[in-house]
Amino acid sequence: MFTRISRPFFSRPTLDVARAVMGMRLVRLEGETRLAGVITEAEAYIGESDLGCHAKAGLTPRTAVMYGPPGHAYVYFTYGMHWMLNFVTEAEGFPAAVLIRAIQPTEGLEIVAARRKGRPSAEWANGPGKICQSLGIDRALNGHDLCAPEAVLFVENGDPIPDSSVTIGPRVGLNSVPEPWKSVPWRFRVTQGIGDQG
DNA sequence: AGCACGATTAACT
DNA sequence: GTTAATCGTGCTC
Repeated sequence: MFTRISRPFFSRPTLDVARAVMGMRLVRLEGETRLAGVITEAEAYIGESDLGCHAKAGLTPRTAVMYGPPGHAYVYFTYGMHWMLNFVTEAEGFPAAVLIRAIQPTEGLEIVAARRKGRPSAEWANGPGKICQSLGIDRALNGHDLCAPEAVLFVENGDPIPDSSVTIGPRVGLNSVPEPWKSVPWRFRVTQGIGDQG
């Protein structure tokens, strides 16, 4: 069976967490309904010195969650219409997080399909905004404790993904971020076995 | 109070 | 390939 991931998992170097979540299940509970998918892409955002990370602005109302304890959700709004889901990592006081960029939906497919109406299944959750749309994640889940017994958003163990199936490369969407932060290889994605991204 | 811009997406040409 | 949509955030005045 699948076991829930507990806090020590997130209280580690962010790059380790970003790699380790490959193949794990992201689970969202909506009352009696369970929605879930296998994580196939993630990126690391690490500290105030990382100019691609929101924490470059220091401790603000928006970034406060990243400064808090690990194992919580950092959910933020961007481009006037999209929500993004992150897992807070590392020790409390150090601002870092893993952005979940893609999942392959495995449970609650009827609801996911309805929320992604008219689109092929391959495009249901192959982007950070699409994940939040399909799983019903928004501001209400910012700061949510992923490790609490009563959590409605959490992570479960999945089948481990071998290194041969994981591609590492630069993060996406940081077009105006200066080097080296724009190009550091802090993006991980499953390119064989699960998912359909190449 | 005003401003520029964004860890994106979908719909165009 | 380009671009509109759309608004919270952090910065400047």
